[in-house]
Amino acid sequence: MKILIVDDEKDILEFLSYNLRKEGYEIFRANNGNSALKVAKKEIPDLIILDVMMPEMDGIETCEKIREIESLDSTLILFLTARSEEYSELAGFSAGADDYVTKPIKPKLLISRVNALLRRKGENKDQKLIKIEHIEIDKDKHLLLYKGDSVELARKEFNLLYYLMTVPGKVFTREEIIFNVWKDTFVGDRTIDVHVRKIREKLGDQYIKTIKGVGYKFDV
Amino acid sequence: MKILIVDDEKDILEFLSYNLRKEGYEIFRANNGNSALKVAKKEIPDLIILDVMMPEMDGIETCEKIREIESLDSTLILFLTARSEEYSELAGFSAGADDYVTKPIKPKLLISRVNALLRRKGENKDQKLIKIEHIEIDKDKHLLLYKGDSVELARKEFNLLYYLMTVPGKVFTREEIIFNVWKDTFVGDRTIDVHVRKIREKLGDQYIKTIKGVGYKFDV
DNA sequence: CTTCAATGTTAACAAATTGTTAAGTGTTTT
DNA sequence: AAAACACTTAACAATTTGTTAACATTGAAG
Repeated sequence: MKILIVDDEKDILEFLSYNLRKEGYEIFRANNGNSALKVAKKEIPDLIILDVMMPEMDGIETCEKIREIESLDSTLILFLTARSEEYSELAGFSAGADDYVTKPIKPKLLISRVNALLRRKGENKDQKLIKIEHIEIDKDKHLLLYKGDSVELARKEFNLLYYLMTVPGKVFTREEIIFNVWKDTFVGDRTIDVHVRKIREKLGDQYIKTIKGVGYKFDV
Repeated sequence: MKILIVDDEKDILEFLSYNLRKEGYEIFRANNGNSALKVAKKEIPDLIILDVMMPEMDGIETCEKIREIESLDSTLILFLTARSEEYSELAGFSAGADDYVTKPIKPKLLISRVNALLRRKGENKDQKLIKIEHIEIDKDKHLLLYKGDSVELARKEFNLLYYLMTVPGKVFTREEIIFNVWKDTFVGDRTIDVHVRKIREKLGDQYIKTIKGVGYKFDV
């Protein structure tokens, strides 16, 4: 796994290189945004660790530029931010960052975050595309095809349908649905019905079946 | 059911203990990863609630260590994470977590998640698909096939038939049936008869046999 | 072959569950 | 700033399911 570290302070560059190399990663370095872009294009690293505070082009800007490069589509970006720079969390995520770590850097924490990120990257290859009869659903692309035509679903509708399709035929209880699709917000029971109705409107009534007293299932 | 709560903040430990004890769980505590491992090995809890952010050994690491202990094979793990630590969701799952809840902790939500997890753990033991001669019953899919054709049963009918089929040939007394299918609601004796009749209507008379003075059995 | 408690049957009613609409709220796009 | 969209909910309608009462039938003991 290749990691590109970008920071204008030589000490930090040195410190991170040492620690991450010890973990078995192949390390590349850059001390400014422009040089980072060059190296990244050439090496296609798996992860780029970006200092937010840098002269000329800062981390956010560099991140946005990186995200425009197609070949770096699957490259992860981790920000280093001073604790006080609260802005960076949100700005960073919206610029396309995958994680951030605050300075001063605790090596153990950083390494566990890096390991976690890269492990997740390795595992992300699992099935995100389900095809059942005329219906294809692609989670990554947020795309639903019905008989070859694209059908637009809102996010919740999409997630709900996708969840039901993960195990076709299995009845999911309302509890399971809320648990898995709504994660940690409480919503009323009618909310699920409404979303089901909207999916049925767009896809036809026959696919999502109601098992009264039990739940819903996707079935052909 | 035993729950081990692991957090370095005493307040949270106290808060969770109080709330979960109120639900009737037996609570154990640890304030760091190492002590958690010790207690877990000794008590074999059903669920471990782990704070992700802890000094020394963080939640992810602790989780990984727990997963290496064979006696804790069937122990569930739930993570507590700050909302911003987005990495932890996936990293946590890949480390072997079963669920996670974000801080700040809403007690109601946490309790409902804990209850759901533990209930599911209890339920997962029984067999879900039974096939006898021409009759197949699949609890997950809430599906009854008679000679390959789907037969629609209402919830109580389904549960009753499923219950009788768990031990084909065994005569279940009315008392057993009420206890297992109706759980804790009291119903009159005729109620069972009516449901049996409805099943017989849909499946034929020959499968559920009446043993007068004793009860009912499923038999081919 | 009676007798009679246990079980079967039916239909009416009650309860539970889901469907639908519209409206309020918050968010994103134009 | 306005418009469009997404999400949730309340209120009510529609539907299905569950229960019971009332009466009929059954079958084993005597």
